[in-house]
Amino acid sequence: MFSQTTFQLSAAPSTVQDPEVRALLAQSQPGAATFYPVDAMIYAQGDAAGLLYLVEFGTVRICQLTPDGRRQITSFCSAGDVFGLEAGDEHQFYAESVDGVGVRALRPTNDANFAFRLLRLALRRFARIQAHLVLLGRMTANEKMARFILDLLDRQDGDDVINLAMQRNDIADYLGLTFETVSRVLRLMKDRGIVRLQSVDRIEVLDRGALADLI
Amino acid sequence: MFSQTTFQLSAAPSTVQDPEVRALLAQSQPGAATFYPVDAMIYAQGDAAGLLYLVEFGTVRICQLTPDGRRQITSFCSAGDVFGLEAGDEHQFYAESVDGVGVRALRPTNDANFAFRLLRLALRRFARIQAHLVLLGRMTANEKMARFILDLLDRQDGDDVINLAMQRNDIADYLGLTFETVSRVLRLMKDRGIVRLQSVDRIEVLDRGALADLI
DNA sequence: CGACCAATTGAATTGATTCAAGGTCCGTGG
DNA sequence: CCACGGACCTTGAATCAATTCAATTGGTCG
Repeated sequence: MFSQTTFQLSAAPSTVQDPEVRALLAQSQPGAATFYPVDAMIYAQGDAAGLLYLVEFGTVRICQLTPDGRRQITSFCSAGDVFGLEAGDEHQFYAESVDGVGVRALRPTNDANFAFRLLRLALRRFARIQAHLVLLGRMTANEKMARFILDLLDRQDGDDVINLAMQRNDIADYLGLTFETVSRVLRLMKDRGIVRLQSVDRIEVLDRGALADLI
Repeated sequence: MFSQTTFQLSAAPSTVQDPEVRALLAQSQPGAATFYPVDAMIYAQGDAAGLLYLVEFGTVRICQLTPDGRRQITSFCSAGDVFGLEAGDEHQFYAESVDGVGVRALRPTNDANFAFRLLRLALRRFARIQAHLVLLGRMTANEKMARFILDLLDRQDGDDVINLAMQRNDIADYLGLTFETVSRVLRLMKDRGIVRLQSVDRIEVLDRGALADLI
């Protein structure tokens, strides 16, 4: 339903650092990149699965809903991440763009080598998801937010300023909280001098150690 | 440290129904089965990874700890399940026997076909874990227990009586609750006539519909 | 400027936990 | 065979972390 708002980008080769993903890219038949504006559906629950998607820029959220509409975001994917891998031939989750997102579809080949690479990819993703189980099941709101911010810091190198692509609601649905709680925890961190909120979507981390101590 | 308490079982071929796992078994070099008594360590966090393990009988728990000792059980594996697949060359999680467990180690071959099968296996496991994220992040205690019991029912066919291999504490650490809460929810279900607690480890499900309605 | 959506903040509520006291079950040893 | 001890489970009461509800503020765009 959102597809009319998407359009093709140039098919220029992307610049991916991750050697694992580079190899994957080389062995698949990458299509042209597609642009999705804010909050566009990339694939829905029940859609035919099979394609892989490489994020060129922007952030994608992978979500799941309970019957009564509560949402759990299982992961955020940003530049260089690959998503869309699923067990069956139907997507059990749905993927949406958080901000403006460039995505390149990859068609898996039957190359035997390819399965190895996919397996590696799946296992890495697996490990991340599994770590998220501990966060959801056994961490407090403060710990969840601290972990979230530290993870964002790890993804980008060097800089201590985080540009949040997602809004409070998304963070809440990722961490198993409400958006009010997310807001309150950020305030607590601000009050303790751990972060500075440059703007609503810019967090400057002043004290990584204190963040780590929250966990 | 528990290895002295384990011993080899006969190397008789196991009877696995799942065709996926059967194929995997056929293509690997299955070792002899090993028996682990209650609460034995199968592998620890940091142990060298690489082997796969097929559960012959009994129940295994896959766990992770927070630095301060809170535990999250990421999954229970019972007869026919394969576990031990990991991203790196070190186990990031640890596996223990819940009750008396028979486990057969599989050594993955370099067969190209094997990667496909492993991939399938990883993706199925992936889907299950991802469903667990919703449970941990967005469900109430009642919903969590209802889901847990329904899942146990699905695994066994026909019978409405569940034999719990694990104790309250394990269930709690799997569902992100305390063991007291697990106990209280069971009582609530009993009071509503949804289940009958034949004994501490035998739950008779009287009303599946009511269970489903709790979710 | 006004409208709208997101974010913040406060107050009241609640679901689950923590703490504490019993109860049940089971294996062991007198 | 029964009493005892210990581990697990249940139950109650008090507490608390997070949510819900409600109001306000802030930011953005036409």
